[in-house]
Amino acid sequence: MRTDAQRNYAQLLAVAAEVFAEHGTEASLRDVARRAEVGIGTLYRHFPTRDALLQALLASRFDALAEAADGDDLRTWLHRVAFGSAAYRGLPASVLGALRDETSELHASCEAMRTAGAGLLAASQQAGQVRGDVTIADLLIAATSVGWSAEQAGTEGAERQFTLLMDGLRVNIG
Amino acid sequence: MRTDAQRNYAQLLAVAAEVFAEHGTEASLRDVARRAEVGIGTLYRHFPTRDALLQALLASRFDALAEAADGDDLRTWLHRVAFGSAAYRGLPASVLGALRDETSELHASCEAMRTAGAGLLAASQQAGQVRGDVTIADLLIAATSVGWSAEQAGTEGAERQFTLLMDGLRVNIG
DNA sequence: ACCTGAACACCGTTCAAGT
DNA sequence: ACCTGAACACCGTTCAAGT
Repeated sequence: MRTDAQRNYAQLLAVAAEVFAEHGTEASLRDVARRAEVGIGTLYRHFPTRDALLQALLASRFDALAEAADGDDLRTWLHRVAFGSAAYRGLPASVLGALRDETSELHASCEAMRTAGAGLLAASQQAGQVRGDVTIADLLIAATSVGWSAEQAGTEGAERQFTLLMDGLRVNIG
Repeated sequence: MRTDAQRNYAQLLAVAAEVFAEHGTEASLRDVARRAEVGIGTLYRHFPTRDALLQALLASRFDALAEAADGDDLRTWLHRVAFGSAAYRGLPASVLGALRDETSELHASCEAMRTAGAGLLAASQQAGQVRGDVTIADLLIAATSVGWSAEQAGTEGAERQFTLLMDGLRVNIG
């Protein structure tokens, strides 16, 4: 990659993170290009779709979560997933989307994170702390849901929802 | 209201329900006006904002939920709230928004539905079936969250999340 | 190789002109 | 009273022209 292209790529990514934080994942891409001081065509050359841009931003997030699993307990890790996914308005939907889309370029990062979480879950289940019929998919849906609530209803409500979720995982039914 | 105005109002509402069902709550309002065979200015005259249109659609929904509480048990009613709010993409956010916005013209309908739900909750708590520290606000956040999951991850995952939620309500901790 | 911006087809919203 | 659509300022996306 040419050095100017490299600069533009990095700049676009940094600016996109800012703009999405301000206006959500539906923010104007033209605005991103403007603030990055780059022609709109350059944005499209590097990121052919809005999803491509979002995925580039999500990748590092997933990697960080995969790493964090080594050291967190299940509750701490799920909390990270939930409230981390609420970084931009609309992000929880993208996170869940990436988890479900197997054709995504992100799928490797997704899988790493998912298996890391599955490890924490299995340990908690073996220790008898979490009901046995819950899957990692269940937990990721529940956690991103809490992220959505944080966006919509504020942190307090979402924290209560998270606590309710964690308490609920302890029942032994299934 | 003039009879042509009345016709237009009703037509716009009916078409909006269709278009939102197809394309979500962010669907093109111009498209709504076109399909309703009405000038775009007429749409804006009847519904000055997209939210006004959404609110008109939500009102009957809330009223129906308030009525349904008389006859449902808590689980059935919450299921209705959760999956009913997933009727259009983006609707769970509007439902939660309407519940939180006290200045909304919808607030009367909201309150009616909320108190109806609160009655079901209180009964379940007195019967010892639901933990005592859960509030109706908690349940409405949780239920609309499930609606969001249904949009994002499909019905199966959302149903599992709903079951997990209902099971979790039975723990006696608080 | 890469960058640029004009061009196209849309959109939300307003408001003068009509009946 | 109400309806209409042109007008404005935006947007996403593509692609010929430039370096």
